[in-house]
Amino acid sequence: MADQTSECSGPTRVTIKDLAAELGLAKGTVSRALNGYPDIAEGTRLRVSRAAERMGYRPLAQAQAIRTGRARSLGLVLNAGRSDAHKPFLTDFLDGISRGASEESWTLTVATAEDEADEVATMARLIDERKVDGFILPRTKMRDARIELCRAQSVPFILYGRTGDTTGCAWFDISGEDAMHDAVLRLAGFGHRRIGWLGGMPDYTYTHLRRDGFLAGMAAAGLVPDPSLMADGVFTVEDGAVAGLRLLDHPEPPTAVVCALDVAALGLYRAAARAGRAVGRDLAVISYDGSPEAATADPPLTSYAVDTRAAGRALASMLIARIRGTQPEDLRQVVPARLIPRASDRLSTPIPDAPREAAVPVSTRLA
Amino acid sequence: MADQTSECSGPTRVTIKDLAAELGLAKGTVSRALNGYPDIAEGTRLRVSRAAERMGYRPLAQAQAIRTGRARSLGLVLNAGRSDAHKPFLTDFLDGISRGASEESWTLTVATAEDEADEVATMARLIDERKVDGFILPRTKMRDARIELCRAQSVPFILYGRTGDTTGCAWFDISGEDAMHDAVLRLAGFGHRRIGWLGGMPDYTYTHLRRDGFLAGMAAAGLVPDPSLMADGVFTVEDGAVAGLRLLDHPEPPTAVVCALDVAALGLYRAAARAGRAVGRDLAVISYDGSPEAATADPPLTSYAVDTRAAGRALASMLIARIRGTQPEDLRQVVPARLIPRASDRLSTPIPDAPREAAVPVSTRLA
DNA sequence: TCCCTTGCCGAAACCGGTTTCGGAGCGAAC
DNA sequence: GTTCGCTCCGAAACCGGTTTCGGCAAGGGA
Repeated sequence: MADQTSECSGPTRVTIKDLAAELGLAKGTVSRALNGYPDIAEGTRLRVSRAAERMGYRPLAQAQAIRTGRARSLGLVLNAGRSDAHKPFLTDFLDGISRGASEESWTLTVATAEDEADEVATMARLIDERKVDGFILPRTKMRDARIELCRAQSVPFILYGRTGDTTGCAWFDISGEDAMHDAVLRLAGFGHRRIGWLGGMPDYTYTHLRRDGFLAGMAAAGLVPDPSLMADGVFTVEDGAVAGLRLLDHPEPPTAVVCALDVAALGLYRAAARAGRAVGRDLAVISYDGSPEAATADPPLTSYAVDTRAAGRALASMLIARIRGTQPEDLRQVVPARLIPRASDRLSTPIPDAPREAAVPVSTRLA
Repeated sequence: MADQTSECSGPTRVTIKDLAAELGLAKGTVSRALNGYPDIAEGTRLRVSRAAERMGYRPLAQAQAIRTGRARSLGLVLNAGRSDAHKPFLTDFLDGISRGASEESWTLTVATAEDEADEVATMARLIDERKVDGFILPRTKMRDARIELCRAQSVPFILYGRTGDTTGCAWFDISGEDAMHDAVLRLAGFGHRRIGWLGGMPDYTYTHLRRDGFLAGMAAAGLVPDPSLMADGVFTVEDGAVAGLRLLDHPEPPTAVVCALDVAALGLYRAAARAGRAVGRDLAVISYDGSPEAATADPPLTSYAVDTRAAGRALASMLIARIRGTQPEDLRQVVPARLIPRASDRLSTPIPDAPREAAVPVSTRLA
């Protein structure tokens, strides 16, 4: 009503009506030709698509949306509340999603929330206004309110991570459990027998998985995990420092520690410095995330890296497939993390309390 | 007339037609009532808006868009190419925008690009498909292709930063120049006379502004800047280490350094360690950004902090105002950064070559 | 009383697409 | 020569809103 300001006379969009007039066809025919309906002659289809190309016709997404119910937009609700371990990867993640989406001429709608209730409310609003056709749900929990919302509203979604109740769930994830399993075997292969554990944020699925992977790795290496060398809920540098100090103050301290997160490892570095232990010399550390800080740490931190950009891209195209009707059971993918070996897990001094001749992996059961 | 409850196969949205039927009005009337047209009786308007509230009516943004041309969506194109200093703030930034937008029931559409050409192409696509009504342009340059695109297409935009040609530009920015000016005066107040400079990324406007602020501060303090103590193009930790080493190797090294970016300061920390100088004891450092790393650095880094979340929020609401017709000249705001004094700029030893009685322009006294 | 405003609302066009329906044209089968 | 069926397209309804236009009724001045 009021404004009608400056922006007059943009280069007038070419609409489907213009196209139809140019071709001497009905606009319905043009629409069907463009959308690949079977009742259009091949020659006509070609003529139409060529003219569309030539005239630079781009269908208006909103106009399509009101009839088809598809906004051609992917939703992503970020939790901006607490300190969030995946912040440094956010740009890569967004980049991956954005590229995956724009390959199909879809777009990405981002919203933020400060807690779980807010997340659900925000998602509900986006659904209600039909702003998005589906959601990418990062950082999944074993029991996740967002998933329940999507299920209840029958809105398509894909998990970046896994969850407890998998009915109707599609997901893409990195196998943190395999990485942790592998990490233990690697350390055991170096001769370590007392291996500690710093786990991640509670609630999240990945925490359970990585922990399970650690335990499975210990079992596979023929080692018995010592509960007093295991700490959970370690997801900041400070947490890592505190928990690390506790481990190192142990009467029989670990010679190696597996961390579920790089930040925990970085905290452990601090603890080691305070406890007079030197990472990479008399304490081996392996971690998970592949964050940039790991590379510049001293000593450089061996870590299992996640290709967050690729994950974003995969999630986008999988979600689009899901929206287009692919069954969720056919959209489940777990890929391995990539080990980036650096200096933190190769000790320069002999491992204390580790018999030089110790047969390493599965065979002997020690102590 | 069977009423709609959320039942199987998708909760049926309540449309404007439903509302009209319920009220016994024409849907055009309902629309005008909701949109505040003057030709609707006050009583009717009330009745309508109450019913809309009660029935949970939410206009479908896409349907409105096709007539009004407004998608009620803000566009943000992120450059995911090179190492980007504002990555750590991205979550806050998105959160601010998202909140500012959702206060008015707008949404945020995010896309990424890897270089300037790609940015412009991505924006063109969003404009072309009318996915967004306007853009937030972060990290502006003195001469910025994105601004030229927006001007050429007459699509509303707002800068997070400033630029050379201000015609038609609205912006929100933090006064980096005032901060740097203030930093110099603060250091001069502590008695420093040889003050170095580590500037930021070239091309970007903020780099020029902060540099100008530094120089203005020097002038105001009655000091003559020494070009051999000034380095520019320092925007990674590595750059900072290299440039810092050069400064500290100077025959007459600076006793204090002002940095345009926290990362540069962190690099300077490394250089100082290597050069046998101790930040906070015999080298004062002040920086700009207020990044979390600054707080945990050793010694904690004095820095001018930017409230990125508030900036995002302001940008969102200003852009919406711009889209609604407010003139760009009325949407220009520059707010000060906030000094977070920590240990890095208060030396514990006397400043070499600095007469104790040095006259300083401001009234600050050493305790 | 008549006419002219003015306030308020209904009806319908419109936005740019999609989808349904029906029918023209044409070749083949009976 | 019909009839049938198939291919291919036009016409129109539709989606959920907005905006224009016109007209009815009440009110006021002559």
